[in-house]
Amino acid sequence: MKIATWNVNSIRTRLAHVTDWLTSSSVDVLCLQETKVPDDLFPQAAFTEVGYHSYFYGQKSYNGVALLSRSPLEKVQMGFGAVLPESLVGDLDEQKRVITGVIDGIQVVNLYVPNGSALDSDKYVYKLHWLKVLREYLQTLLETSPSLLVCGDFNIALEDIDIHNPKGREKQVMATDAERDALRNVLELGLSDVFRKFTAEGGHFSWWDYRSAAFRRDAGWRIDHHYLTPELYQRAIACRIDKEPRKLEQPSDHTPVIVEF
DNA sequence: ATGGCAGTACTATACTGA
Repeated sequence: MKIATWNVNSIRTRLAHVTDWLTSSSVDVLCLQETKVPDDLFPQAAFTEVGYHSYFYGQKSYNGVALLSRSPLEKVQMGFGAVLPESLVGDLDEQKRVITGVIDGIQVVNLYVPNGSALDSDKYVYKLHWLKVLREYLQTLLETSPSLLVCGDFNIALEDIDIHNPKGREKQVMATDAERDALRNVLELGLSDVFRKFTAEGGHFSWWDYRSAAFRRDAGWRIDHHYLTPELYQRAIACRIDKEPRKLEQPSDHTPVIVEF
């Protein structure tokens, strides 16, 4: 069983990359972020053709998440509001960032965590608040689903070794102590970064800025993650980053991360 | 210190991303 996460930065622009990668990687589940498409325009037929079921939760222009699966998923739920009361969710589901479904008893949670923009922005406050609500959301899921796989674009590098150049990171979005603390607070529910089960050293990245020839210089960040509950963490036999799609023409700025059981 | 690149909505340039 292989489960992958990939921020594609527009599923319509990246459609051929994704269908090609599904065919060559043969993952069982692919979690997509930044689909940037309303549900009525999601390119479902292209995935049916290569043998995948699609579940999507999108909006015009921004955000958007989807699950692609070889076999049908059970209990697919969209947004925080499927699990949490409106008093906690507020207007957070206006941005489509959360979708979950169950495969072989594994509850897969696919997240597109807010970027946060600048440290003095409302978006940064929004990101920290969103992570607080995420904790409540996952805590609620854990009451009925002991096997949780939480993956996606977290827009947070948890350790300095996850950044090509961590100098000055305290004042950089995706690397501030407040963001790291907010994510660690979520992980205290009992979730562990499965990439670190297999790889201790730094220099492994999942995102490279389009600008400044960042990919050529390997000036990247590791911000796409798979966090697992203990029993799943034990069962994992590999976790790797596939840099190949980032080398293609007109690539996403992120590349897939795959966990295998 | 700043901007750089890319996608979307819209048709020139603004917004967003990270």
